[in-house]
Amino acid sequence: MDRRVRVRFAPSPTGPLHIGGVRTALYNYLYAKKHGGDFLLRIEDTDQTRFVPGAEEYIIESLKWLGIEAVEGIGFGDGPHAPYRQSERKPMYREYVMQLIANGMAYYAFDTAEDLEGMRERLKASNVDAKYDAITRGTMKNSLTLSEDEVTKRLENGDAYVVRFKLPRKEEVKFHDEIRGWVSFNTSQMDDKVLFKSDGMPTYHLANVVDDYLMEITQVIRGEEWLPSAPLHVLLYRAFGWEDKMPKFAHLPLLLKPEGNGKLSKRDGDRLGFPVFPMNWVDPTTKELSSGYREAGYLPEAVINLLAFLGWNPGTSQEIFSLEELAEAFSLERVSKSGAKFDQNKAKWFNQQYVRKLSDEALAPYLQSGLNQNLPDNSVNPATILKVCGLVKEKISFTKEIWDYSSYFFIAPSTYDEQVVKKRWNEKIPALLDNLIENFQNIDSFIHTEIEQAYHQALEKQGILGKDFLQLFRVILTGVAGGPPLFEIAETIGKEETISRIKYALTKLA
RNA sequence: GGCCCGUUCGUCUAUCGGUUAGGACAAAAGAUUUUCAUUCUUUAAAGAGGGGUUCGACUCCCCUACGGGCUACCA
Repeated sequence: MDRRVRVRFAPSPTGPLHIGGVRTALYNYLYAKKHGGDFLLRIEDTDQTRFVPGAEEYIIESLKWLGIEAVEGIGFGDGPHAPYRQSERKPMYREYVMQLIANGMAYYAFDTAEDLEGMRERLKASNVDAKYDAITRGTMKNSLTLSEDEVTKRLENGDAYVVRFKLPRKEEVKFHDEIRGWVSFNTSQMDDKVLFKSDGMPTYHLANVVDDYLMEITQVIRGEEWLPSAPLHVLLYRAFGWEDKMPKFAHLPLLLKPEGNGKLSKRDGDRLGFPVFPMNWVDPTTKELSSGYREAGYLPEAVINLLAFLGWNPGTSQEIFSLEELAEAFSLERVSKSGAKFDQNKAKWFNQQYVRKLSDEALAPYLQSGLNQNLPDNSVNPATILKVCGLVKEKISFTKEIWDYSSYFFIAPSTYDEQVVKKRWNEKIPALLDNLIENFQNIDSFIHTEIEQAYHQALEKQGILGKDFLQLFRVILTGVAGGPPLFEIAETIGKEETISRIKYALTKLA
């Protein structure tokens, strides 16, 4: 039982990676790191009809953006068990199904879609559970009911067939889930699942078991939606005689939508105003855009942190964790059983924590991009950009907000906060502004301490209290009522600009 | 419908039989800050219901209710 820990994240490329999937990937990654094991990425593309171009690339890019790096697998360099795309592993699955058929654990089934529908309707009419199972299989067209000759003939003819798993009629299947404890199912409630489809591809159930075995996976950590099919997988390991190599199972609680209940789904995000995808995604056919955390101004570290806490906690009061710290602290034991609702406020708070930790240099590119979008021909001094970043940093929660909170550093206001103007402007103000202009002209080194001094001198001379004017002054310089320390703003925009803004206000408001 | 899983403040959660049921986000109030934002202090806020087991249950068992997942030749 001291096999090297190997876990995998195995999404299917049917669209953008959902944030719940990202969390599953994260927990797998953390588990591997914690135990000095391997985390691999396997692409489960056995359903060719659901293939979506770009989805695989999206998955890889998302994981890379977040720092959830695999050691083997698609997009991360092949390892000893290549290929890691199930469509490329197609030939080997047939071998394993044949083994099952030879052992009498599986059988050919030739039923058409109409046959199946007929069976289901018949059973439903008599109020019985409609499923292909130990009882109904005797009435269907399969290698259990047809003669050997007939089966051979059909196979040679190239008739369409699937291979179904022959479930024991009534058997309790118990397994230990690392999160939920002992879970048991009875095969009488299950059906003879298709293992091998008529297009020659395996179903998820077969592929997942075969690959996990071949890739020496030791822990299967996946979403709760897989819990009902886990007993089938257990039975498959037994049927193959791989029980001693069977991985442990851990079924993660679901991510729920913030209001009401139910699984968080694609539509929820843009409706509720927060992303459910790591990055923007444009549907290749409908061109519909689904927004992502990256473009919404979230930092990858924050997304990791907030996702980690949706369904897990360290048992201490520490909340801010780097990926490395998470890997150190993580354990399946501390994963909760019940679903977690996504909390937008908490997500915002997490991001804010990380934005504040950012250096001015790290924040600068975000401001620069806002600058490029709004002032295409700008050539703002890098030192100024850094200075603005430093001043505005604690005001914002998302990187993309930085432009909105700092545009006035680069664009003089043309309108003013009306409430402040209405409350604070009076006939004494123009004289004060003239006085300010005069005082500012005389400052040699235009730094905030000097500016403040000159400011107070003017106020004193005009007999106006600082309290009554400062916010108006802020509005005159920036147009808005809130922001970083005002005299530092003046310093940053410089003497000429400061004076010019005062003059403009004089013409506009007097 | 059937099967399975779940249920502690609005939200994420702590508690692994004995606690004034703790923390965080959000909310409210106050203080600081020229403003906004910070920061600090404080307040309000929870064991779904009913039975057991036990000297003692949020914690263990059963039932009910509610929520969720699954029920395809999808993953």
